[in-house]
Amino acid sequence: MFGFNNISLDKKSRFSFPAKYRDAFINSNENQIVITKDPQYPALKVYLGSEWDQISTKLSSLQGLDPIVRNLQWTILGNASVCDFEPNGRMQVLISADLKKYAQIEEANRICLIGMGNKFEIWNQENWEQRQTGGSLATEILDIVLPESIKDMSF
Amino acid sequence: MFGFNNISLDKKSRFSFPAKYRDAFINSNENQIVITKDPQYPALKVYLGSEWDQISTKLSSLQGLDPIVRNLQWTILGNASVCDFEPNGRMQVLISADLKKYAQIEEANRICLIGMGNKFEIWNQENWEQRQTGGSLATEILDIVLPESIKDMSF
DNA sequence: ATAAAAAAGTGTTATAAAGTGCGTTAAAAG
DNA sequence: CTTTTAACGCACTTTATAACACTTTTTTAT
Repeated sequence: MFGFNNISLDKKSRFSFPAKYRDAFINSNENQIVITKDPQYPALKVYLGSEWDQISTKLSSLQGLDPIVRNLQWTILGNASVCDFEPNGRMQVLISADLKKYAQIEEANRICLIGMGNKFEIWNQENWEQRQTGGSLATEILDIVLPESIKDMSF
Repeated sequence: MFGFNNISLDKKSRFSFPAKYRDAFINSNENQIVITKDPQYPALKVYLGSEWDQISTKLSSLQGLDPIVRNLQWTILGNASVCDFEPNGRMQVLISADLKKYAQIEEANRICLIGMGNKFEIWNQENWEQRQTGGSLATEILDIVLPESIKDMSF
């Protein structure tokens, strides 16, 4: 599931996945979608239920007394919103107020949904454009030194 | 059970778990919840009864002559509050005055309840926001050198 | 030690806000 | 022109919370 989509949020902050992804969702047999914070950028990550199960299981088993691990657990697990999802229906999902705030899409009713294969990203349009044209964002967190336990994970 | 929740305490310091977690509680067949201190941060940990049984059994069996282990035992075991819990009812839990004080939520009637998979954390809102935006808190204890016996435990 | 008062804890109800479902209209694609 | 898709609007349902009443426990004073 790839590609860029500019889509709208309704008054209750819901959006629908574009119809072109329907077959893929049906084939992967998903009935849950998980939205959470991106740990590096002011953006959201959208995982399929099965993918999320793997990531969350791994991440929550790590040693939480390590501050970097704890931070990742907070960000990724502690902000995850699990949504029921019907591949045969409207494929509609709600974005919570907190997540909207984090991705700076509080005011806007338009978002960018970026298909990255087995996951999606959600961006505020301006942030996305800046990022794509090489500009850097104030809230970026770079140079994280990762502990061994998570070096092999990809979020 | 994941995600961020900003919820209110009533005048008697009770809160209800958000309804979205009801199914998970019912499925895991829990009728007890344990609240205790977080050993590193001014926050509280909330465990399911079954999870608590495992953690407390393991932790209390460790060699208490090691000062770090002893401290963890004091903090986690010595402050645990076991609460009856009805997954089919109001899913309501009382926070004791001691625990409120520890998490600095004495005055407030709002708390942050963070779902971290098989456990929750409870934070004073300001502390949580500081932590999430990179600020550090006075009462933090970092750089704990863990004895072998607990390196594989996650609290 | 006992009774009264205060505090702490439990349970119920009412209401506003948040979330959900679904039909209709508008826009885009074939 | 027909069909599909996206966006919008509205009604309904669920949820969160504040207010209230009642019970139990603890404290205080006699």
